[in-house]
Amino acid sequence: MCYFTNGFDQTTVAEIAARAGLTERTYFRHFADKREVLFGGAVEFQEHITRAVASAPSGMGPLDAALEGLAAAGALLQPWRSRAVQRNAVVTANVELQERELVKLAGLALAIGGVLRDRGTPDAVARLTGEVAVAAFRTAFDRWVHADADTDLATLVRASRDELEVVTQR
Amino acid sequence: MCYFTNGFDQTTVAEIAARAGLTERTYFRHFADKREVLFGGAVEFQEHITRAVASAPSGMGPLDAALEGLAAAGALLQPWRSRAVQRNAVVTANVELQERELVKLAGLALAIGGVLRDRGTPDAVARLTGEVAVAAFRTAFDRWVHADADTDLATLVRASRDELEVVTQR
DNA sequence: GTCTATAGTCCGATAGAC
DNA sequence: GTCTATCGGACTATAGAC
Repeated sequence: MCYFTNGFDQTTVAEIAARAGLTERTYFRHFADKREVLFGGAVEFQEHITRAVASAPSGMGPLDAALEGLAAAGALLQPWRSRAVQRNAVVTANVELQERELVKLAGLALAIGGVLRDRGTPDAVARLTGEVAVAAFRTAFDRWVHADADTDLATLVRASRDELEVVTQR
Repeated sequence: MCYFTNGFDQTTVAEIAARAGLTERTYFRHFADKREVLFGGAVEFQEHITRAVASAPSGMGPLDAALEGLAAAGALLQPWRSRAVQRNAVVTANVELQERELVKLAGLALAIGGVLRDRGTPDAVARLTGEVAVAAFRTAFDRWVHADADTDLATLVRASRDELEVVTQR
């Protein structure tokens, strides 16, 4: 994270690997490519969210289920805020990293959509809901990293949910 | 588009350039990188949309303004459906191209958010609306390329807008 | 247009854990 | 013996510098 003070693409894979006490070759055994170092816990993160969405009360509507799952993930992230802010700075400074991040988030939206479908929501609506929920999370996250340190991410996610209702009214 | 029958990354830049009667070096003079060939009219496309959003009736709510702009772009795309389907097949077959596409769409969401802000919507709400509108467009586009040839993209965009209202209700 | 660095792949060698 | 992890060299394509 803080390793990339000279910029991400000014840092070679060999340097990154050396930091971890590995050679360049061994690095590529553990990570698919250079960017992937910054997306370490992504799989576990997504699994945590989908589990939370799946275990939402059955009476809860799909969007609320999705956003409660994301709020739970937000609570999980809260203690790591300063890390998240640092990492975010690296990612926003580099388009290639943003590309990777957006793919991960698109995958998350798809996964949430799948869980909602399994929960009984019609497929088309489920997918749209997944996308919208992740969009709301993204804006909440963006506000979180720019807010002061004691602002709660889960609270911001729920605030975005409230805004969604207002925004979509005719 | 249809050039990539062997897969996108099985095709070298030299081959792509040769197709256009250029050398590899000249290719990089016109396009930022290999992937950018598939995103030719992206700037004009975005400008068309933002203009449409900006010229929406002032009484219209932000989400409706955004989605009417995107529906207008959909109408523009309609005659090119078969091309769009081909291109979509190439893009969905390649993660790197999806990455690029998502960045372009994120830029579009940001631009739409900016127009909505200029139109008087509070900044935070405007950004969220931009994201949600693009999410709705994405799902509409996805349905479009999988539907039969005479299905109208603009109609699907408006259908997604209706679904948004249902989905966000508590 | 040439020249070069870096990312990423393929093949193989080695060494420790069990 | 097998399985798994580290490492090395050679190689191609992308992309940037000049």
